[in-house]
Amino acid sequence: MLDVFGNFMALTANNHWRSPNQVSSRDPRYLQARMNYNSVYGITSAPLPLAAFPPAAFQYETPDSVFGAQHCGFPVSTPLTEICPQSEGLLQDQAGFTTQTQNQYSPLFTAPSTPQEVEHGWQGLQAIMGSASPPPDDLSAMEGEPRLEDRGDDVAYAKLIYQCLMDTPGHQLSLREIYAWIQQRVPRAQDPSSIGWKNSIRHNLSMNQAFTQGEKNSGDKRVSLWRLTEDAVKNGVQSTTRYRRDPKRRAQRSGTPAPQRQRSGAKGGEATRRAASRLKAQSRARRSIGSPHTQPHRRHRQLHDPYPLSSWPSRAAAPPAPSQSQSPTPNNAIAVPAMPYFLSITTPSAPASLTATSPAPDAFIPDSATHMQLNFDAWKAAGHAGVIHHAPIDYPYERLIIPAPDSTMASPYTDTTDESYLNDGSFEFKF
DNA sequence: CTATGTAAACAAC
DNA sequence: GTTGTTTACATAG
Ligand SMILES: [Mg+2]
Repeated sequence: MLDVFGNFMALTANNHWRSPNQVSSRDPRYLQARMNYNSVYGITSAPLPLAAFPPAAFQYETPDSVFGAQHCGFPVSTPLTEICPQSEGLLQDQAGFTTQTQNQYSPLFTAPSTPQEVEHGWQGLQAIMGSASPPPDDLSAMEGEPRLEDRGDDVAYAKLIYQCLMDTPGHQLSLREIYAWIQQRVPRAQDPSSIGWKNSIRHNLSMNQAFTQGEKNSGDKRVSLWRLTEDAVKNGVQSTTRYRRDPKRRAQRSGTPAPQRQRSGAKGGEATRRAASRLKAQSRARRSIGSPHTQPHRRHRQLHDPYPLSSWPSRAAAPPAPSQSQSPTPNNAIAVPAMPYFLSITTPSAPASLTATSPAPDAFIPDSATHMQLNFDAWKAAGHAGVIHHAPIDYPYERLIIPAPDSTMASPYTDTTDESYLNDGSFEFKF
């Protein structure tokens, strides 16, 4: 069995095909081809072994694709909910594909950890399978990117926000999604006793010019999305400090620090009020004139020299430093937006934004195996025939996670693309 | 001095 | 209560 690059895909001990090529659910080809891994990566029909299903090491989310489009695509002519009421959580997009993110099954949300990200998929696969096969050369010899310190700690919030937005199709996320993303990689954001970090996130979002608020989410939702400016997408993000008010008239060091503050009483009162009325006026103006936002007077410092991009992610997120370090992993559950996440289909071809529905339906699809079975039942009920063969394919992903030794997670996980073929190999889906 | 995090006031929803 | 804007303060370097 060959993938699109002509590389041989070996059958692993788990009855997974394993491609040596690194792919990503954010691969534009993948997105444009309607999540069809077969067509995108040239998986052609082949005699397939009927693999054990679900596989022992099943697919799980990588952090970077937590909010990405993980689809289970299946062409059905009859609404799934008519065939199977339990499939209520499934959405159908315009093409009649049922779509559902896999997040609801993800152990990331039940057995969270401070994940150690490894650079290449083969490492994770090795960890899972105990395989001793050496890594492919093309994977082990990556370009000498500026190794971004990926420990998550001591990375500025502005950079983290930048990263999570860059990792999202459309470069926009809701505040809660940003919270969740950062919470997964910043230890101090996982301490339940600390809530100030959210304040800091909002502070950075608001003050840093790289982050702006997009349109209100298609009217009905009050959730606004934060997005990267075009400039930020191209040139990276700059220090939030640069956008702070000109400190030239700052109170002198240890001169009269406390008294002044106590006297003034209100920290943001005056200016906040100004800003509020400014925004109100802006909104009014927008409604009446319909012109884009005109920047009111802003007295932030002049940005003469662009911040040295070297210390900020310029474009392509540098791969995480390969690390086998084993850091202790807290077992307490992290707070994330209520599951499940659904793909927003309000904008057909545009990058999907995810909105959390809460609470999750009671009888929601409990696991991916059930999900697959429901879809297959629907497929058969729609008049199709055939025997389904499951052929999980392990694609090396950009980042994989290996749980820390003391993690409650029973098994290590990787990001596996599970594809199922009908008997003629003409169809596949993934979830 | 800069960069950063954090606390907090305050408005708006 | 959450979201967003802004100022104030502390601290590391
Ligand atoms: Mg901003």
